[in-house]
Amino acid sequence: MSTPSSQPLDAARRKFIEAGGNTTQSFGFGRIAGQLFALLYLSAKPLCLDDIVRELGVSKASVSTTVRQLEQWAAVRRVWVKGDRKDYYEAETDFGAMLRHGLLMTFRKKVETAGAQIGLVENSLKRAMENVDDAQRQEMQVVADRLQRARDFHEKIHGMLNNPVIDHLL
Amino acid sequence: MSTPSSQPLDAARRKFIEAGGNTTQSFGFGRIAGQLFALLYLSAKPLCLDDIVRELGVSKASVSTTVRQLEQWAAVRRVWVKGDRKDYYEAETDFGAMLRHGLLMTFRKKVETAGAQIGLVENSLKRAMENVDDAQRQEMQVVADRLQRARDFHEKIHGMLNNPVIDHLL
DNA sequence: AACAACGTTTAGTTTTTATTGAACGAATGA
DNA sequence: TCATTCGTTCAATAAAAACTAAACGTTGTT
Repeated sequence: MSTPSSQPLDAARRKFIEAGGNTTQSFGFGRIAGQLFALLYLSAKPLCLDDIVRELGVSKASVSTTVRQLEQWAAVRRVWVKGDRKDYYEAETDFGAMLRHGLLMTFRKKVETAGAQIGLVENSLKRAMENVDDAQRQEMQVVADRLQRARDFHEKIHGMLNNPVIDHLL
Repeated sequence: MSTPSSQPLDAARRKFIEAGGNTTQSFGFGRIAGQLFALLYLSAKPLCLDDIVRELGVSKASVSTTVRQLEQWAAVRRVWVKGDRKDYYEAETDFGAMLRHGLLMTFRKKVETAGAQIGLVENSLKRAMENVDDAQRQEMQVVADRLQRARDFHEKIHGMLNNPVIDHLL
Protein backbone atom coordinates (compact mmCIF):
# COMPACT_ATOMS: atom_id res chain seq x y z
CA MET A 1 0.00 0.00 0.00
CA SER A 2 2.31 2.70 -1.21
CA THR A 3 1.24 6.25 -1.81
CA PRO A 4 1.42 7.13 -5.53
CA SER A 5 3.04 10.55 -5.21
CA SER A 6 2.00 13.08 -7.81
CA GLN A 7 4.46 14.11 -10.50
CA PRO A 8 4.75 17.80 -9.61
CA LEU A 9 5.36 16.95 -5.98
CA ASP A 10 8.15 14.57 -6.82
CA ALA A 11 9.65 17.10 -9.19
CA ALA A 12 9.77 19.69 -6.42
CA ARG A 13 11.18 17.17 -4.00
CA ARG A 14 13.97 16.24 -6.38
CA LYS A 15 14.84 19.85 -6.96
CA PHE A 16 15.05 20.41 -3.23
CA ILE A 17 17.22 17.34 -2.77
CA GLU A 18 19.58 18.50 -5.47
CA ALA A 19 19.71 21.96 -3.93
CA GLY A 20 20.53 20.42 -0.57
CA GLY A 21 23.37 18.47 -2.09
CA ASN A 22 24.78 21.55 -3.75
CA THR A 23 24.56 23.55 -0.57
CA THR A 24 26.32 21.10 1.71
CA GLN A 25 28.94 20.54 -0.95
CA SER A 26 29.61 24.27 -1.22
CA PHE A 27 30.19 24.33 2.52
CA GLY A 28 32.65 21.49 2.33
CA PHE A 29 30.50 18.71 3.71
CA GLY A 30 29.79 15.99 1.20
CA ARG A 31 27.10 16.18 -1.48
CA ILE A 32 25.26 13.12 -0.19
CA ALA A 33 24.90 14.60 3.28
CA GLY A 34 22.76 17.41 1.92
CA GLN A 35 20.74 15.19 -0.35
CA LEU A 36 20.06 12.74 2.41
CA PHE A 37 19.00 15.39 4.86
CA ALA A 38 16.80 17.08 2.26
CA LEU A 39 15.13 13.79 1.47
CA LEU A 40 14.34 13.08 5.09
CA TYR A 41 13.36 16.66 5.74
CA LEU A 42 10.59 16.54 3.14
CA SER A 43 9.47 13.07 4.00
CA ALA A 44 6.30 12.72 6.05
CA LYS A 45 7.35 9.28 7.30
CA PRO A 46 10.72 8.06 8.57
CA LEU A 47 12.73 6.17 5.97
CA CYS A 48 14.97 3.13 6.25
CA LEU A 49 18.38 2.64 4.70
CA ASP A 50 17.08 0.93 1.60
CA ASP A 51 14.43 3.57 1.04
CA ILE A 52 17.18 6.13 0.97
CA VAL A 53 19.37 4.00 -1.29
CA ARG A 54 16.47 3.74 -3.71
CA GLU A 55 15.57 7.42 -3.67
CA LEU A 56 19.07 8.82 -3.99
CA GLY A 57 20.56 6.14 -6.19
CA VAL A 58 23.72 5.74 -4.13
CA SER A 59 25.26 2.74 -2.43
CA LYS A 60 24.16 1.37 0.90
CA ALA A 61 27.67 1.95 2.21
CA SER A 62 27.48 5.66 1.48
CA VAL A 63 24.10 5.99 3.11
CA SER A 64 25.26 4.10 6.17
CA THR A 65 28.26 6.33 6.77
CA THR A 66 26.53 9.56 5.83
CA VAL A 67 23.62 8.85 8.09
CA ARG A 68 25.98 8.52 11.01
CA GLN A 69 27.65 11.81 10.11
CA LEU A 70 24.27 13.49 10.13
CA GLU A 71 23.41 11.87 13.44
CA GLN A 72 26.56 13.35 14.94
CA TRP A 73 25.51 16.77 13.75
CA ALA A 74 22.09 16.20 15.28
CA ALA A 75 20.58 16.70 11.85
CA VAL A 76 18.99 13.27 11.71
CA ARG A 77 17.74 10.94 14.38
CA ARG A 78 17.08 7.24 14.48
CA VAL A 79 13.53 6.19 15.25
CA TRP A 80 12.10 2.82 16.07
CA VAL A 81 9.18 1.43 14.16
CA LYS A 82 7.30 -1.26 16.03
CA GLY A 83 7.60 -4.74 14.64
CA ASP A 84 10.33 -3.84 12.18
CA ARG A 85 13.96 -4.39 12.93
CA LYS A 86 15.16 -2.03 10.24
CA ASP A 87 16.60 1.29 11.35
CA TYR A 88 14.45 4.25 10.40
CA TYR A 89 15.54 7.83 10.25
CA GLU A 90 13.86 11.18 10.36
CA ALA A 91 15.21 14.70 9.99
CA GLU A 92 15.51 17.19 12.79
CA THR A 93 13.13 19.96 11.80
CA ASP A 94 14.39 22.49 14.31
CA PHE A 95 17.28 24.05 12.47
CA GLY A 96 18.29 26.06 15.49
CA ALA A 97 18.76 22.96 17.63
CA MET A 98 20.64 21.40 14.77
CA LEU A 99 23.16 24.23 14.62
CA ARG A 100 23.51 24.43 18.37
CA HIS A 101 24.12 20.75 18.96
CA GLY A 102 25.80 19.84 15.72
CA LEU A 103 27.58 22.37 13.60
CA LEU A 104 28.50 24.85 16.29
CA MET A 105 30.05 22.05 18.30
CA THR A 106 32.24 20.99 15.43
CA PHE A 107 33.16 24.59 14.81
CA ARG A 108 34.06 25.19 18.43
CA LYS A 109 36.33 22.18 18.47
CA LYS A 110 38.28 23.37 15.48
CA VAL A 111 38.64 26.84 16.92
CA GLU A 112 39.89 25.38 20.19
CA THR A 113 42.46 23.25 18.41
CA ALA A 114 43.74 26.31 16.60
CA GLY A 115 43.90 28.27 19.84
CA ALA A 116 45.80 25.52 21.60
CA GLN A 117 48.39 25.52 18.87
CA ILE A 118 48.90 29.25 19.17
CA GLY A 119 49.42 28.77 22.88
CA LEU A 120 52.06 26.12 22.33
CA VAL A 121 54.04 28.31 19.96
CA GLU A 122 53.74 31.25 22.31
CA ASN A 123 55.10 29.30 25.23
CA SER A 124 58.00 27.78 23.39
CA LEU A 125 58.96 31.23 22.14
CA LYS A 126 58.69 32.80 25.57
CA ARG A 127 60.93 30.15 27.08
CA ALA A 128 63.43 30.64 24.29
CA MET A 129 63.54 34.39 24.85
CA GLU A 130 64.88 33.99 28.36
CA ASN A 131 68.24 32.54 27.31
CA VAL A 132 69.21 35.02 24.66
CA ASP A 133 70.96 38.37 24.31
CA ASP A 134 69.13 41.67 23.95
CA ALA A 135 69.57 42.05 20.20
CA GLN A 136 67.97 38.71 19.51
CA ARG A 137 65.30 39.29 22.11
CA GLN A 138 64.22 42.45 20.38
CA GLU A 139 63.77 40.66 17.08
CA MET A 140 61.77 37.98 18.82
CA GLN A 141 59.59 40.54 20.50
CA VAL A 142 58.04 41.52 17.18
CA VAL A 143 56.95 37.95 16.64
CA ALA A 144 55.81 37.58 20.24
CA ASP A 145 53.59 40.64 19.85
CA ARG A 146 51.90 39.28 16.78
CA LEU A 147 51.39 35.95 18.46
CA GLN A 148 49.69 37.64 21.34
CA ARG A 149 47.38 39.55 19.01
CA ALA A 150 46.47 36.27 17.39
CA ARG A 151 45.68 34.76 20.74
CA ASP A 152 43.66 37.80 21.77
CA PHE A 153 41.55 37.34 18.69
CA HIS A 154 41.14 33.68 19.38
CA GLU A 155 39.85 34.47 22.83
CA LYS A 156 37.39 36.94 21.42
CA ILE A 157 36.00 34.30 19.07
CA HIS A 158 36.02 31.74 21.84
CA GLY A 159 34.00 34.10 23.98
CA MET A 160 31.47 34.70 21.25
CA LEU A 161 31.04 31.03 20.44
CA ASN A 162 30.46 30.14 24.06
CA ASN A 163 28.19 33.07 24.74
CA PRO A 164 24.71 31.81 25.64
CA VAL A 165 23.25 34.71 23.69
CA ILE A 166 24.35 33.06 20.47
CA ASP A 167 22.54 29.86 21.36
CA HIS A 168 19.48 31.90 22.19
CA LEU A 169 19.48 33.64 18.84
CA LEU A 170 19.49 30.44 16.80
CA MET B 1 72.71 41.74 3.87
CA SER B 2 70.21 39.28 5.28
CA THR B 3 69.30 39.04 8.92
CA PRO B 4 70.61 35.80 10.45
CA SER B 5 67.50 34.82 12.37
CA SER B 6 68.11 32.91 15.57
CA GLN B 7 67.36 29.21 15.73
CA PRO B 8 64.67 29.26 18.42
CA LEU B 9 62.85 32.05 16.60
CA ASP B 10 62.80 30.15 13.36
CA ALA B 11 61.67 27.03 15.17
CA ALA B 12 58.71 28.89 16.64
CA ARG B 13 57.91 30.44 13.28
CA ARG B 14 57.86 27.09 11.58
CA LYS B 15 55.60 25.65 14.21
CA PHE B 16 53.21 28.53 13.75
CA ILE B 17 53.28 28.13 9.98
CA GLU B 18 52.50 24.45 10.28
CA ALA B 19 49.71 25.19 12.72
CA GLY B 20 48.28 27.71 10.29
CA GLY B 21 48.30 25.15 7.52
CA ASN B 22 46.54 22.60 9.68
CA THR B 23 43.92 25.08 10.74
CA THR B 24 42.95 26.33 7.29
CA GLN B 25 42.94 22.78 6.04
CA SER B 26 40.60 21.68 8.81
CA PHE B 27 38.23 24.45 7.74
CA GLY B 28 38.31 23.30 4.16
CA PHE B 29 40.51 26.03 2.70
CA GLY B 30 43.79 24.69 1.39
CA ARG B 31 46.83 23.93 3.52
CA ILE B 32 49.04 26.39 1.70
CA ALA B 33 46.66 29.26 2.35
CA GLY B 34 47.20 28.97 6.09
CA GLN B 35 50.94 28.47 5.83
CA LEU B 36 51.30 31.47 3.57
CA PHE B 37 49.23 33.70 5.78
CA ALA B 38 51.07 32.55 8.89
CA LEU B 39 54.40 33.25 7.25
CA LEU B 40 53.43 36.77 6.29
CA TYR B 41 51.72 37.37 9.61
CA LEU B 42 54.92 36.75 11.55
CA SER B 43 57.14 38.56 9.09
CA ALA B 44 58.31 42.05 10.04
CA LYS B 45 58.92 42.96 6.38
CA PRO B 46 56.74 42.31 3.33
CA LEU B 47 57.85 39.31 1.29
CA CYS B 48 57.93 38.72 -2.45
CA LEU B 49 56.80 35.63 -4.33
CA ASP B 50 60.20 34.01 -4.36
CA ASP B 51 60.76 34.64 -0.66
CA ILE B 52 57.58 32.74 0.00
CA VAL B 53 58.51 29.96 -2.41
CA ARG B 54 61.80 29.58 -0.58
CA GLU B 55 60.33 29.62 2.92
CA LEU B 56 57.43 27.27 2.29
CA GLY B 57 59.10 24.98 -0.20
CA VAL B 58 56.19 24.98 -2.63
CA SER B 59 55.97 25.91 -6.28
CA LYS B 60 55.70 29.45 -7.58
CA ALA B 61 52.45 28.51 -9.25
CA SER B 62 50.88 27.52 -5.94
CA VAL B 63 52.04 30.69 -4.25
CA SER B 64 50.74 32.82 -7.08
CA THR B 65 47.25 31.37 -6.96
CA THR B 66 47.06 31.12 -3.19
CA VAL B 67 48.16 34.70 -2.73
CA ARG B 68 45.29 35.85 -4.91
CA GLN B 69 42.86 33.75 -2.87
CA LEU B 70 44.10 35.42 0.27
CA GLU B 71 43.84 38.83 -1.31
CA GLN B 72 40.19 38.15 -2.10
CA TRP B 73 39.61 37.30 1.53
CA ALA B 74 41.34 40.51 2.55
CA ALA B 75 43.83 38.45 4.52
CA VAL B 76 46.82 39.66 2.56
CA ARG B 77 47.55 42.86 0.72
CA ARG B 78 49.99 43.81 -2.02
CA VAL B 79 52.46 46.54 -1.14
CA TRP B 80 54.85 48.44 -3.36
CA VAL B 81 58.50 48.65 -2.52
CA LYS B 82 60.26 51.61 -4.12
CA GLY B 83 62.70 50.77 -6.84
CA ASP B 84 61.72 47.12 -7.02
CA ARG B 85 59.31 45.82 -9.57
CA LYS B 86 58.60 42.61 -7.68
CA ASP B 87 55.24 42.27 -5.95
CA TYR B 88 55.49 42.29 -2.18
CA TYR B 89 52.86 41.05 0.21
CA GLU B 90 52.03 41.62 3.84
CA ALA B 91 49.40 40.12 6.10
CA GLU B 92 46.35 41.93 7.38
CA THR B 93 46.88 42.07 11.12
CA ASP B 94 43.35 43.13 11.97
CA PHE B 95 41.55 39.79 12.15
CA GLY B 96 38.21 41.47 12.58
CA ALA B 97 38.53 43.38 9.32
CA MET B 98 39.66 40.20 7.70
CA LEU B 99 36.55 38.31 8.72
CA ARG B 100 34.24 41.18 7.88
CA HIS B 101 35.57 41.80 4.41
CA GLY B 102 36.66 38.32 3.48
CA LEU B 103 35.21 35.27 5.11
CA LEU B 104 31.84 36.64 6.07
CA MET B 105 31.31 37.84 2.50
CA THR B 106 31.98 34.38 1.12
CA PHE B 107 29.72 32.89 3.74
CA ARG B 108 26.90 35.31 2.99
CA LYS B 109 27.04 34.48 -0.70
CA LYS B 110 26.69 30.77 -0.08
CA VAL B 111 23.81 31.31 2.28
CA GLU B 112 22.09 33.50 -0.29
CA THR B 113 22.51 30.89 -2.99
CA ALA B 114 20.95 28.29 -0.74
CA GLY B 115 18.08 30.61 0.07
CA ALA B 116 17.42 31.37 -3.56
CA GLN B 117 17.18 27.68 -4.33
CA ILE B 118 14.63 27.16 -1.59
CA GLY B 119 12.62 29.99 -3.07
CA LEU B 120 12.65 28.41 -6.50
CA VAL B 121 11.41 25.08 -5.21
CA GLU B 122 8.73 26.79 -3.14
CA ASN B 123 7.40 28.70 -6.12
CA SER B 124 7.32 25.76 -8.46
CA LEU B 125 5.46 23.76 -5.84
CA LYS B 126 2.96 26.53 -5.17
CA ARG B 127 2.20 26.87 -8.84
CA ALA B 128 1.77 23.12 -9.13
CA MET B 129 -0.68 23.04 -6.22
CA GLU B 130 -3.17 25.24 -8.04
CA ASN B 131 -4.04 22.70 -10.73
CA VAL B 132 -4.64 19.67 -8.61
CA ASP B 133 -7.43 18.00 -6.68
CA ASP B 134 -7.86 18.29 -2.93
CA ALA B 135 -6.39 14.92 -2.03
CA GLN B 136 -3.17 15.64 -3.78
CA ARG B 137 -3.10 19.18 -2.50
CA GLN B 138 -3.21 17.92 1.05
CA GLU B 139 -0.20 15.70 0.53
CA MET B 140 1.65 18.58 -1.01
CA GLN B 141 0.79 20.82 1.87
CA VAL B 142 3.00 18.83 4.22
CA VAL B 143 5.94 19.46 1.95
CA ALA B 144 5.00 23.10 1.46
CA ASP B 145 4.97 23.62 5.21
CA ARG B 146 8.45 22.20 5.65
CA LEU B 147 9.72 24.32 2.81
CA GLN B 148 8.37 27.39 4.47
CA ARG B 149 10.06 26.51 7.75
CA ALA B 150 13.30 26.11 5.86
CA ARG B 151 12.88 29.51 4.30
CA ASP B 152 11.98 31.08 7.63
CA PHE B 153 15.21 29.78 9.04
CA HIS B 154 17.14 31.04 6.07
CA GLU B 155 15.73 34.50 6.65
CA LYS B 156 16.71 34.37 10.29
CA ILE B 157 20.29 33.55 9.33
CA HIS B 158 20.23 36.16 6.61
CA GLY B 159 19.14 38.72 9.14
CA MET B 160 21.87 37.79 11.56
CA LEU B 161 24.60 37.84 8.95
CA ASN B 162 23.57 41.26 7.73
CA ASN B 163 23.07 42.69 11.17
CA PRO B 164 25.56 45.52 11.74
CA VAL B 165 25.93 44.35 15.34
CA ILE B 166 27.83 41.31 14.10
CA ASP B 167 30.30 43.47 12.23
CA HIS B 168 30.70 45.55 15.33
CA LEU B 169 31.51 42.55 17.50
CA LEU B 170 34.32 41.30 15.29
C1' DA C 1 21.09 -25.57 13.25
C1' DA C 2 20.53 -23.36 8.79
C1' DC C 3 18.83 -19.41 6.70
C1' DA C 4 17.60 -14.69 5.69
C1' DA C 5 17.52 -9.74 6.51
C1' DC C 6 20.16 -5.92 8.25
C1' DG C 7 23.77 -2.50 8.96
C1' DT C 8 28.73 -1.95 9.13
C1' DT C 9 33.44 -2.32 7.70
C1' DT C 10 37.06 -2.96 4.50
C1' DA C 11 39.70 -2.77 0.37
C1' DG C 12 39.57 -1.11 -4.02
C1' DT C 13 37.98 2.20 -7.57
C1' DT C 14 36.50 6.43 -9.33
C1' DT C 15 36.23 11.29 -9.03
C1' DT C 16 37.72 15.60 -7.42
C1' DT C 17 40.94 18.70 -5.73
C1' DA C 18 45.74 20.29 -4.90
C1' DT C 19 50.12 20.99 -6.69
C1' DT C 20 53.62 21.32 -10.00
C1' DG C 21 56.75 22.15 -14.21
C1' DA C 22 57.02 24.34 -18.22
C1' DA C 23 55.49 27.67 -21.55
C1' DC C 24 54.04 32.27 -22.02
C1' DG C 25 53.45 37.44 -22.15
C1' DA C 26 54.40 41.79 -20.12
C1' DA C 27 57.67 44.96 -18.38
C1' DT C 28 62.60 46.42 -17.70
C1' DG C 29 66.78 47.76 -18.94
C1' DA C 30 71.22 46.81 -21.61
C1' DT D 1 66.49 44.87 -30.44
C1' DC D 2 67.64 41.32 -27.33
C1' DA D 3 68.11 39.29 -23.00
C1' DT D 4 66.24 39.15 -18.24
C1' DT D 5 63.14 39.16 -14.63
C1' DC D 6 58.61 38.72 -13.11
C1' DG D 7 53.94 36.80 -12.41
C1' DT D 8 50.37 34.13 -14.55
C1' DT D 9 48.29 30.31 -16.99
C1' DC D 10 47.73 25.70 -18.50
C1' DA D 11 48.37 20.86 -19.17
C1' DA D 12 49.94 17.06 -16.56
C1' DT D 13 50.62 14.68 -12.17
C1' DA D 14 50.12 13.65 -7.38
C1' DA D 15 47.38 13.54 -3.43
C1' DA D 16 43.06 13.36 -1.15
C1' DA D 17 38.29 12.44 -0.87
C1' DA D 18 34.09 10.37 -2.24
C1' DC D 19 31.92 6.33 -3.46
C1' DT D 20 31.14 1.44 -4.25
C1' DA D 21 30.92 -3.75 -4.24
C1' DA D 22 31.66 -7.44 -1.64
C1' DA D 23 32.60 -9.79 2.66
C1' DC D 24 31.33 -9.84 7.37
C1' DG D 25 29.05 -10.12 12.00
C1' DT D 26 24.70 -9.85 14.27
C1' DT D 27 20.07 -10.65 15.04
C1' DG D 28 16.00 -12.71 14.30
C1' DT D 29 13.22 -16.60 11.84
C1' DT D 30 12.24 -21.33 10.29
